[in-house]
Amino acid sequence: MKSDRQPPMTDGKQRLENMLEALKSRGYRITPQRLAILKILAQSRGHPSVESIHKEVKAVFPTTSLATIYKTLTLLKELGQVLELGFADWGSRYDGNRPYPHPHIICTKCGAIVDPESESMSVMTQEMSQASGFRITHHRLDFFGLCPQCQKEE
Amino acid sequence: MKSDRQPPMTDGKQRLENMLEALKSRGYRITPQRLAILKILAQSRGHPSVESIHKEVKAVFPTTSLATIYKTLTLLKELGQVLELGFADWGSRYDGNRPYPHPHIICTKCGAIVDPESESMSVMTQEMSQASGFRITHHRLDFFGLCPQCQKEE
DNA sequence: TTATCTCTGGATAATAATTATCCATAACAC
DNA sequence: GTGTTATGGATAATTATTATCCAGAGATAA
Repeated sequence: MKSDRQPPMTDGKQRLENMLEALKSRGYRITPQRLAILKILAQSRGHPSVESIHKEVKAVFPTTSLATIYKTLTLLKELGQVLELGFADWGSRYDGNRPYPHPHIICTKCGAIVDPESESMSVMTQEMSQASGFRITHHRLDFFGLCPQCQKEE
Repeated sequence: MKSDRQPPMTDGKQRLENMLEALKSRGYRITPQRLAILKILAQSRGHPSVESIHKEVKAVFPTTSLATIYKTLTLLKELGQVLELGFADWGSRYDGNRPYPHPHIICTKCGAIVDPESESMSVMTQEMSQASGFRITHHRLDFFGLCPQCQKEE
């Protein structure tokens, strides 16, 4: 598990503004550490782990604690500004670009995570809701396999 | 999180036979503890947790260790005889009736998990594979919301 | 600018699900 | 039955995440 490769991208600058606004408007302080974390989340086209965020932030603020990363991520989750991809076996990965449910494709060899385009989920959600009687609030869709790079290296 | 409710059902007896055969044919021993676990998995229309399986088995073999449950589940996973639904926050749940990828609907209040009917995933998998270049091996699709029962109790 | 008050960061301990270890014993082939 | 070896049980270890505690930074108003 090393790197992420990713195709398009939403506007990272805009996302940073949104995140900052979400914090400010609710009275949360914009500290240097938080700002650093927000930037990483807003810019990254990959889906960083807690560890990788921590490493990046420490490059600028060497005393930064892991707890600070967790606290900020928890806060952003509550504000709906980041999507958490929790895995039972490896640690969680985070998506700050598209903080709403959407499909992911995950390479089981290198850990790369990419966001494919898709519109069919809303239709499917409708069907599921009708068939089951559940009031569906969100979903999670992951595809697993080998990315093109790892296929070559086989 | 208390109970599971479930509609149809595959043939539990047949599933038990399949599981037993999978173990025997590869030289694994059929111990009383294993048999008890297999029966629970094959019959349960819900999606039992490690704890609930442990509790059930202990009713018959009081000295059964949690480790035994984990070992057997790991073995069955390797043999493709059980589907593990791992969650990052709560513990894992297991599906012994349909040990292949399929959608689940999960009640975020009571923890019930049901299996809706669905055929559309194979088509979607095709699309994903073509769009991303990944060689997709499996997937995971969860819908979250409130089950009919928990909606009433709101 | 300074005083005040509260939020936040850092260090560390605690938690909880799962996995690893070790050895006596039960399962199965012969 | 007997011998070989996988398995079960008890328990320690692991690992990601959360909780705790307090000094100090950030905001606010005078």
